[in-house]
Amino acid sequence: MSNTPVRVRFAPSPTGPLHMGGVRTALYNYLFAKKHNGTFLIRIEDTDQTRFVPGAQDYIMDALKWCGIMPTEGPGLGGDFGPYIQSERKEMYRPYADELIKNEKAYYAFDSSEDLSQMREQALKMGMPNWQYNNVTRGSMQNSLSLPADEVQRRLDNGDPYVIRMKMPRNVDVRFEDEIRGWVVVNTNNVDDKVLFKSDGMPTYHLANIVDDHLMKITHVIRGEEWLPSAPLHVMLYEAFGWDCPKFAHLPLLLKPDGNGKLSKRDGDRLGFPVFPTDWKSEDGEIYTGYREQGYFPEAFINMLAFLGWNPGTTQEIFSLDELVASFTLDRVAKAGAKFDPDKTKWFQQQYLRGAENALLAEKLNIVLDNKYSLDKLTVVCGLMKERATFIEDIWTEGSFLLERPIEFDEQTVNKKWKDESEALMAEWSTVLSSIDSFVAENIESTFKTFLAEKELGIGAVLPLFRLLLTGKGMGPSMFEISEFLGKDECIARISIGITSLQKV
RNA sequence: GGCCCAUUCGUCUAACGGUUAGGACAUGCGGUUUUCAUCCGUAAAAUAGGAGUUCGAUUCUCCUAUGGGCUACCA
Repeated sequence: MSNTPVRVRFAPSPTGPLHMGGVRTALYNYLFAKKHNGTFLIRIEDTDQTRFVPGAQDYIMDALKWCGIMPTEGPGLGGDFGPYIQSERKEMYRPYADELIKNEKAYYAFDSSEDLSQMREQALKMGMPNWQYNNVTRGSMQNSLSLPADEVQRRLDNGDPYVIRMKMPRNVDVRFEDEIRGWVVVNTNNVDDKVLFKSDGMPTYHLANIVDDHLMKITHVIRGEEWLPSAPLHVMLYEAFGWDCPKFAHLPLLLKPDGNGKLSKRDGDRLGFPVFPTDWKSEDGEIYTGYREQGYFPEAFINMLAFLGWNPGTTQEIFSLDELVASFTLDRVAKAGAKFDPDKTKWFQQQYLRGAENALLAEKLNIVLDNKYSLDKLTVVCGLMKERATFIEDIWTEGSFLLERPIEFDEQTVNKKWKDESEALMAEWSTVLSSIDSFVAENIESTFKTFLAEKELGIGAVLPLFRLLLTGKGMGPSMFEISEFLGKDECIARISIGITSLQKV
């Protein structure tokens, strides 16, 4: 086993947008594959054609691409094990189902869905809330185990609809070692005769997933905890086919930030954070916002996701994708579900914004601003503003004054600081400013200090006024750096314009 | 209801039988800053409960409680 190349798969069904829990599953698969120089592939599980949602597959691929965790095999990507969409593999599954029937591991069942729901209803009335199609009940149902052989043949020849069910043995302990949870044991008495092949000619998830994982030479099945209960069935199927079983790792769930339960798309609307990696427009026109559109960097999103259920065992929290690959191991994945924390997510984003090169931020900002300003200027703006921003947009909403003259002046600051004598003081300061030869922050600052000393005033009595006139705000970055960036002429102009504006108030 | 899985500060988690139970986010309070943010310091904050095993249990076992998942011809 140690010599066989690692191959893992992410197997979403195209029933809608991929939510962040799914992205995390994909991420862990990606990290595990890269860590072991293996292959990460994607397989679309669309065996339930009634739940197909147009656009979902494209959404999934696009989202993974944005996250930077693209598989190397999959639909549209090529690979030696295709096709990678189960509906396109439809013809491959039937022979495997037949094989199980021949080996008496499975059987035909003719009961209709209506028969079954009636059966369950009846059982419920008799105080049995979990009726199952299994070892003890199948004898009284319509199937190739209970019906005479000629009757079975007659029905098959007649084209009666049927499904193929797994013949679960009685009272067998199925055990497997989960990479995260250790040994898991389930008795077959608690597993029903699952449908493997549906009457519409498609396999169910259970059959398709085993056949495909085998054919695609999957070595590790890393998936959500919701699959844990059906893992024993899957183990039984591998045994029934006589195939090697891949290793299993069942990931803890992502929970709502408040209360309990699985994180759902509704929680995002309710609590005001994205649940999806990118925007999704549902068929009825409803829009679910994504992390991308909210302004999160994919690196921050991925970093946050990686830490929801995994940690490196050190105090390092900021990890590039490559660093995650190097550090990731399944044995450091937690067992218990993790409540999603929107605050921590913002913190990760803040860290990445702060750590980014100014020029890079400027490029992103430039796109938002439609190339309206020069990249050089935007680079300085980003450098000045990024310490107090979380998203690129914040840089602009807080720092647009650097490129646009202020139209409004912060009311609170005006009320608090703008006094009768302020106008004269600022006019005087303006004159002093105009006398500075080399208009750089350092000189402006020393000139300012001299000015204060001459006027016998404190910083707090002068600088806020200067800031107000130049930026319209009561807070922000260093005034001396701002002044240098604006340039002498602009500073003097703004002081003059500002004074005029405040006179009217 | 049945089966399975889980349970350390409010949240994410560390501590693979011996620690003053550690870190991060959020929160409170200080310091730095013209201001805001940053940054620095600091405080408060947890082993669900009960039995065992052991010289010693957060750690191992069992029971209870709580939470979650599954219980479809869905994935």
